[in-house]
Amino acid sequence: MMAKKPAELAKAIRTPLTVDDGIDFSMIELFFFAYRDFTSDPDQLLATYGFGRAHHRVVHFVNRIPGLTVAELLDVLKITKQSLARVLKQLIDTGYIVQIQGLRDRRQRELYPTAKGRDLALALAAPQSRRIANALTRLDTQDRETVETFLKSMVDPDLRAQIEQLPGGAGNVQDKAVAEPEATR
Amino acid sequence: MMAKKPAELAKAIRTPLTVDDGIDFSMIELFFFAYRDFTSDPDQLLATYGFGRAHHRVVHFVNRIPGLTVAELLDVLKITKQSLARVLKQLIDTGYIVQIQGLRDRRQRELYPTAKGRDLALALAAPQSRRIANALTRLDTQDRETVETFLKSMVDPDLRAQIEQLPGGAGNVQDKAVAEPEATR
DNA sequence: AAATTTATGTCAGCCTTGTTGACATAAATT
DNA sequence: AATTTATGTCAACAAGGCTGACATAAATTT
Repeated sequence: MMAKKPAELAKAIRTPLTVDDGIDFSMIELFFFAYRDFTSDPDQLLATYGFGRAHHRVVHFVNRIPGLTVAELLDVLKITKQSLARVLKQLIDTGYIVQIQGLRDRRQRELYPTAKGRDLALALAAPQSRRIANALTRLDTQDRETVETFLKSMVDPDLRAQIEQLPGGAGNVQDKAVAEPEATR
Repeated sequence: MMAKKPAELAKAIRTPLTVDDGIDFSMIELFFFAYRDFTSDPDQLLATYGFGRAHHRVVHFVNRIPGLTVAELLDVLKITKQSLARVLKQLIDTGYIVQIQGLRDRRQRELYPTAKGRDLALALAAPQSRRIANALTRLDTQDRETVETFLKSMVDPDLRAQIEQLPGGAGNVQDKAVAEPEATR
């Protein structure tokens, strides 16, 4: 196993990559570890329900945008309908989400949370919100805006539109104008 | 298939969850979308190599901590050795990483990048670093510290130790002092 | 009215990346 | 000499992505 033909050994580099290589490793790693722990609380809770992260995302957005259609949800999540179908079916079968046939277009299925689904969404979001609030206590009030601006700038410009439409959301960082009221019927 | 029994419909909730429910949805969603796009650049690049995110993480940390052992890498990544084995074997077979038998303990396998592995790590990190730099241009210089403090506070306290050990990394946040550039040692 | 497109659902199979359990080997430690 | 440790490996399984193909109902176009 060990026997390596010395001939085929590529030379090992023994010096670490650092910020001197022109890369902001410090921030890259902070972002990686921060997100990993950010997802760990809901992950643990989900496991007790027999659900995974995919279920979390669906429950989250259906609660944030009740009545969105399957196609709209696919667009937010950027996954295929076959992928969505599996978790969505489970959530419907177990009573967390209901589908209602669209009024203006009866082909569409509008997705709504049930009371059970609402409770789950809140339970999943609570520890994440707590973690964020705790991290913000170390900062000045105006620093919250700094963090928001940073995170928002990390998002691809063309995808920022989606975020702005979310209710009571982070709205616009640069111009404080409000998003136009979606006729959520 | 389509036929819905009205009787079995749990009641649909039509109002969205908002910040009024006591949850910081704005930040939760910003963090979600920011991280999603943060990983999208390297993901695309990895696909051209036939690699995935798992390979990225291994290449990253082997380049940041050359000579770390398999056990140490497992501890950083928090995965099982069987999971690691698959991707590590591929990276070794394709010449991105080499193993060298430990000197003080010959059971250990120290992991090092090759020149090829170093190049890959840099290529993967470059777009992420660029994205971060771009996001930071919207902020004052001192705001960088705000963002660092925030991200670091998002990490579980007991896991923060790992971060501090990384070379040229984000030093200590709590003792705000700090981070004196490079005069150290 | 007929043909086509759209929104959704579903079947089948594949891939990556995580998991557990069991077992093997070499080297270090007791 | 016996045990423990670091690593590797085989086998099986699961979640959650993916693609391709096909079905149905409803809307839209011709």
